[in-house]
Amino acid sequence: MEFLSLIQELNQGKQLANQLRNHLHPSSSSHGILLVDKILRSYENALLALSAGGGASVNSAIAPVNAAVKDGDVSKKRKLMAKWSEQVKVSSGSAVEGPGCDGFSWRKYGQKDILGSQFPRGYFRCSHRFTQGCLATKQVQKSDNDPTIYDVTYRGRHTCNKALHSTNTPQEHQNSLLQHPIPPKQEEKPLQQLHDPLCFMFSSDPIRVKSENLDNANGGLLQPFCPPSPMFGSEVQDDQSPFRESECSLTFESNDTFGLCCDFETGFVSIPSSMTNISIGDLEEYCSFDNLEMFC
DNA sequence: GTGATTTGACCACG
DNA sequence: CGTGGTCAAATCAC
Repeated sequence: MEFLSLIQELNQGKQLANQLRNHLHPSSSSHGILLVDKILRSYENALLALSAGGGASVNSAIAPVNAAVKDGDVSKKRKLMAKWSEQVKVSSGSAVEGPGCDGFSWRKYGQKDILGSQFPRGYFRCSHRFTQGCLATKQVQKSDNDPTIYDVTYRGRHTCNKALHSTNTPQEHQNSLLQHPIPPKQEEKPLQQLHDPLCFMFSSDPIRVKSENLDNANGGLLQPFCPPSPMFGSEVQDDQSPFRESECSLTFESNDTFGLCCDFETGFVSIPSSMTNISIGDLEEYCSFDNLEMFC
């Protein structure tokens, strides 16, 4: 568990550095941005070093997660469920209540004042939780420093057929096209986003993710990575898919590093070595985002 | 009337 | 024991 704490701490540091970079005005200090970039790189290197050296420990630490999820143990699931966060900037005049729509249909189930935070945290779950058993949740909280920025923490991945049939108003739907995690326009989310977990999908650079579920003792049996659900075809409207025009390239990492190339023109994912081509649908079938920790 | 939101209470975790 | 996360009854909006 120590490893996990360490990794979480590093990830948090990286996120904060990202936030700092976001706050730096491009014209103000290019030197400052360079420094932040260096800090980010240090975090990434540290995470990579950890992932290379401590994979087995992390794997064993993660093992109970799967059991907890399978057993439907909600309390353990809460603690261990895949979690990632991002910052959403809300333009003036829109979404005063918070980042309303990210392409999914959310239902608010709670709000809580958080110690040390100026603004309350809102708790949302997928509207399809009961109809389709979708366990995705998110937490939304205004940033203390900048009320136009919301910290959004997602948990679990969507298993629902989703938001295409949501009850969003047309206005909300329009907002959704400008917000996250479904494709932000790249110019709206600057460089920083390319390093965020949810944004690798827009990057042409290989990104690194780490599967916690690789059983290295078992000959490194690979479990394909599945990113947050919005990026896969069935859940992304055609005209929103960031993959339509080009290939994406992902790099998985366990003790063995390997690459994954998604060609969304053909709908095939190719994985070098022993794995054969599989379709996007198959990939989604196989993978479990809940078991993964991102290192991008 | 139905579905969404609010809010106080409860529970799990550290 | 304090805090964060979830539940569920009451309330609100359409």
